Amino acid sequence: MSAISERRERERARRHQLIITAARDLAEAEGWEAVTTRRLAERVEYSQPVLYSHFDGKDAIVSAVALDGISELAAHLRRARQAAPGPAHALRAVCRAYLDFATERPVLYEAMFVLPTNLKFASAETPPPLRAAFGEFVSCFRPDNERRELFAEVLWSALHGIATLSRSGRIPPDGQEERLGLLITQIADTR
Amino acid sequence: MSAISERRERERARRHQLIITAARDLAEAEGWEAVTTRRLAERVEYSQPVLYSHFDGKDAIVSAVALDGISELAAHLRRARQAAPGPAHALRAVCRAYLDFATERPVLYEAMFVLPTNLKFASAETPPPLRAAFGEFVSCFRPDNERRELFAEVLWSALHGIATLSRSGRIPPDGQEERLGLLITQIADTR
DNA sequence: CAGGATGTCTAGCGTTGCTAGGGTGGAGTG
DNA sequence: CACTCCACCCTAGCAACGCTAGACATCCTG
Repeated sequence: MSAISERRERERARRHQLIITAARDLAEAEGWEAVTTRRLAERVEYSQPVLYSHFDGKDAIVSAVALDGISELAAHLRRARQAAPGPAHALRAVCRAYLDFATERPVLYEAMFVLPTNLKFASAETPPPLRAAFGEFVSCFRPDNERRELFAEVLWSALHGIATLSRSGRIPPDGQEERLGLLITQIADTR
Repeated sequence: MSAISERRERERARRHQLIITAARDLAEAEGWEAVTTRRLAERVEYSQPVLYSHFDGKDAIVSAVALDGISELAAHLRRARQAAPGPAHALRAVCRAYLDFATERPVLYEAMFVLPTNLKFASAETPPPLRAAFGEFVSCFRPDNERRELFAEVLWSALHGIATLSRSGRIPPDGQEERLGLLITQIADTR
């Protein structure tokens, strides 16, 4: 492997990331339906086929954006949990952080948890960021709770439902705080 | 209004419903991405523009299917609730019925609560079937519970999250029974 | 029976995701 | 230094998409 091919590999990796961030920027500016391979190619200043030399197709690009987003979410939840004054408050802090994330980055959230992606959840080859994010929910529950994972699944499901139903206007956009409060009180004591 | 124009109106209404059921059948057989205006037109044995004389566009057709589905869901939930041996058991019965519906008719469920539609939820002009379906959740809670609607929103959100996350493989497909059990126990006593 | 309205179809526009095939320029070799 | 070759990228195009304009036929009305 000569220095030249190494340089090319670096440039290629650079362009790979450029495509991902361009897709994300475009989606956050105009929504995922505006992210077409043509517009994306124009943004990165290459022709369409270049995209296909990096990704298997549009879904793979969305998946890459989603994975980045999940990493950010995991870090976001982690910060919230660690900033909480104690384990009892961590549950609420993490839940609020989750809903805030979904509200402030709705398009990113959509890629992560609504659109079809290639990401393998809950399996042997689940990428670390996914594990980390889910792990933050698990960490909200007592270590001696033998059903922590189950609690985490249901908690996550409830938050996801609240986020998506309010985002799509199927439940009123306001009232999130009350829903969060109710959810917490129903779970907190049996944490 | 002559008898002739009445007959035409009947035929037109008949064809209207034919389009809706054809769209639903096609979607349930091959998924919503297979429901194209061309294939749909072929199924109903009319040309594409005919679809547009009945509906404003593809979204409107999906919305019509969704509305039918919500009517069926409301009836399904209602039957489950009334068949329960008492109000205390109604909660579990309705929740199980909801998850069963989502599992057995995933494509219909997708149109109802995932895909973008024209349906107005939670507003003044909300269609009766939507109110009826949501009302079934409200009816699971004690009449003297002043926050019944809030409870219903959170319960629905949790069920919706469980249904969609498991459907898309983001939580394991099995374990639904345990999730349902946990959800019920967290809510039942403060019903 | 002519005239008009109603209804439906053919044809086509602009856009989509994706790909085949040609051309160019730099890397390696004699 | 010249030549070959290969890796890279672009132009051009395919089939399919949602949707629509305009021509054609069919039926009711005066």
